[in-house]
Amino acid sequence: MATFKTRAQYVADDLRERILGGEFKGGSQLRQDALARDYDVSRIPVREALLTLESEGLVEFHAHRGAFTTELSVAAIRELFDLRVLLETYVLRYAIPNLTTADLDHAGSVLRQYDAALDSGSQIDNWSDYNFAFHHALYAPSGLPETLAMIGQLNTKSGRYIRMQLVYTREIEKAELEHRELLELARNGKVEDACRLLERHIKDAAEGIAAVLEKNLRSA
Amino acid sequence: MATFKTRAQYVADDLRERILGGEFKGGSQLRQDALARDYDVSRIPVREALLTLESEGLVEFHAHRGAFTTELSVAAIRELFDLRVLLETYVLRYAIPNLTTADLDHAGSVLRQYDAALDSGSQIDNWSDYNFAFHHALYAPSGLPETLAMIGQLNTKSGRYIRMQLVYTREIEKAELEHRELLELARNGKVEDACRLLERHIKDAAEGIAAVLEKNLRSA
DNA sequence: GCCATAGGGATTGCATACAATATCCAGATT
DNA sequence: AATCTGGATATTGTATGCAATCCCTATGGC
Repeated sequence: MATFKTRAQYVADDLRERILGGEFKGGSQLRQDALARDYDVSRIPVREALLTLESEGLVEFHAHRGAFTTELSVAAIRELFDLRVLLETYVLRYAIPNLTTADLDHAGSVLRQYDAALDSGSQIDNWSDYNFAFHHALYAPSGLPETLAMIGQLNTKSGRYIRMQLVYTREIEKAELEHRELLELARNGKVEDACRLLERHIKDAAEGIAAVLEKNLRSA
Repeated sequence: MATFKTRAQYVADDLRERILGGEFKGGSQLRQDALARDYDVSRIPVREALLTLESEGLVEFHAHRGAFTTELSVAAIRELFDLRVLLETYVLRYAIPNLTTADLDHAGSVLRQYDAALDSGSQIDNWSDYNFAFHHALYAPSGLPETLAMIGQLNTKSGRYIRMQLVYTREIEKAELEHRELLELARNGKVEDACRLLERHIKDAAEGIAAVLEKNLRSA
């Protein structure tokens, strides 16, 4: 069952990280030839990787002109975060009654890892993964894999902006406190309180990002 | 503007129709070589088309074994339809207050076209498109393009089963009546009634599909 | 001076050809 | 008899090279 990974998948994974990490600003062109040299592969797996990223909403193809990183409007970002509120509170409602002590322990350990990473001053790249891992740990017991997949899509598509907001506003600590609170509410089966907190948690992030984007727009 | 369509896109569009139309039953292998001969292209655009369909959830790649059409479990189908209820009532709430007379006329004309197609005894292939066109006409004024895109994804992914249910249960006429009723409620701004009807409309379809699938399972 | 337009250059999109991997089945081994 | 091994075969995954398309610029007409 060797987890064989094609070169196309490897390129897609790495390129996704680079895009989400902010290496390519919105609208920049991704030339197949250059990427092929970067990864020391031919243009075929690069094309396939770009197609995958297109389906994830991270790049756009313009016929015979190449792939460009997408640039989301403020309105689109708000919309994506509203969708996250809708879907994530939906799964959380299903998940909380199903939470086992093992699930709670797992979520707790993710939080501790995250603390450790924070204290050691490690990079933000990792934080985003931890953040998703924590949310996923809470949602997984919902037993709704299709819904979780859509939530994952939303996270990927908006991931670049989440990181940006964290860099600019340093709200990591606040998010961290909210995570602890959320876990506690989940542990005690307070479904409605947890959903309310989650909603605020997501909406606050959206407002933070919108504020940053609008400031950038004005200065540009 | 450029109506240029790559061969990969052409193959993807056609193959999607064939899969949704039921030409390939669940789990059947799609060999690149055979498809390439079918479409008189090389395997490269075929591979790209298959990747696109993979991202839409219609096929799955098994490394070095090729692409297979996906087979959704009954649970997955129920989950997808529950998601449709959640997202479609969500956009409908936003759309109804924004509906212009032009929007209503457009939705009405879609329904009339659909009637005409029904009377002329034309194929079901077209019905699915009309169905989606009608729903889309109602939802578009919501001004939520990202959400509409996700709804489109859900429709694609479950499309094969929707057609199957229609073939088996001949519920087209019932759906048609509900569409007319839905349009009337929307016209009169009855948001809550419209959402309730829409919810039942979608859930009934889901139950019909689940019934057919479970019967097939038992006979297999 | 401004718009249309043709040719050069750059980049993509695709066909061909080859390399890599999984499956299958025969034969050996316990 | 059941399981393991290994090579043959089928199919995918990728490299290379070429043709098609678009952008850009320069030139000509008004």
